[in-house]
Amino acid sequence: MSLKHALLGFLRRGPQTGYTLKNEYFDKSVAYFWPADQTQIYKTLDKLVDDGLLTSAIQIQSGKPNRKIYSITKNGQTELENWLKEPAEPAPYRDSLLVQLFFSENIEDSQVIEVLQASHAKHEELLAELTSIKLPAIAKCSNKRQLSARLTLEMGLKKEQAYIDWLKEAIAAIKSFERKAKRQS
Amino acid sequence: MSLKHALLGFLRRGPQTGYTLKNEYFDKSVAYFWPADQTQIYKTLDKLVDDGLLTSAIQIQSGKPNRKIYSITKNGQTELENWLKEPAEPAPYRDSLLVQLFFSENIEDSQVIEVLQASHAKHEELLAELTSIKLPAIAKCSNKRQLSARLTLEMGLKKEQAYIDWLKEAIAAIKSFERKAKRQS
DNA sequence: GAGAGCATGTAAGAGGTTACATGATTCC
DNA sequence: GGAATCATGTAACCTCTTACATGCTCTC
Repeated sequence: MSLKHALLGFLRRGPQTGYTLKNEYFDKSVAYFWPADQTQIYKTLDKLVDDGLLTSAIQIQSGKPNRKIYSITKNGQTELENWLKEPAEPAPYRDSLLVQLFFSENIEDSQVIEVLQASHAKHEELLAELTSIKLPAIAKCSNKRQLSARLTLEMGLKKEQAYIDWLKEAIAAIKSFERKAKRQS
Repeated sequence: MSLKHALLGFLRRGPQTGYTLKNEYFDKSVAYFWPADQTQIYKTLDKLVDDGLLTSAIQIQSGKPNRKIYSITKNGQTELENWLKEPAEPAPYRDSLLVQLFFSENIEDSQVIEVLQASHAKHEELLAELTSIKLPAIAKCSNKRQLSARLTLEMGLKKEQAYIDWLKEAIAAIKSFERKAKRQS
């Protein structure tokens, strides 16, 4: 379970609340390769406390809701370190767009292309978002934290670029097949 | 839910049993972009019957267990067609290897590299599997079913290749960072 | 005699999503 | 006056995985 370990990973850097973990940490960095929603983060934090990997303390605030601050325990740190060294299976890949394309034989070409183009637009947006993230280039990273952040971002860029390239190719292939079919009819 | 629609998609081509759907159809084609295990396929087929999108009939066999043959209904066909035309959100991406890399700052380089190399080996295997699938090239496809199968396979190849390229880059970057750090100490 | 293939199923649980609730403060 | 921010939580649900069970036949 990676959510668990991502939480341990962030808390290894210092105590923090669920709210901040979600809005500042997850959504602004790992969300690209491990999105997590609020409910699940809170639930998992509770579980980690139950398991003795975290402790929590309440910080009273006036005017604002109280905060619940989580800290990693010794056990939490060993658990994290062990997990980080474990070779894992490749991530299962699930992409409904490919399912749609795979079974599209009875759908009109124009409609298939519309679906692909909608996806193209969304992936361009994603790519733009990732491109706007400013991190030092690989060769300019001055510590390991920076380097690994850069490398994961690099994967994001590569993946989106490959996806977009493929979408263009697919759209072109369908159009060209359509033209070929028309000539023959 | 794509599993549901993948099942409808296959059954749209003709009646079939859960067993065959799993072993011949899923595992040999869509598994790459929509893996599904046996239990879930059976459960989903049941649900589709409940919802009136499929019907089932039992075929008695001697010597072998009886088979339950599912057929798509009119409602099932419309449901499938509508779904195929619906633009969808980009697939959420979850990759625990990136989580591991992202939080690896306190792990020794050699161990991080081991994890990456293990992943590299697995992805080479995956790529080899996909490469062994024989399908006509894009320009040689003679019908839409072939073309869409080819295009989804093309995505698989592209994705695995990009992943492998990235892994090599990441490994090289970590090694080079390590050398730089040593020179400075 | 062991194991693979055929074929369907139950039960339990992990992981993730959706919808909703609370209540003060700050900003337009 | 309405929306956004801060901050935590409950309940119900969907999807997917793991472990296990049955029982006959065919092949090595």
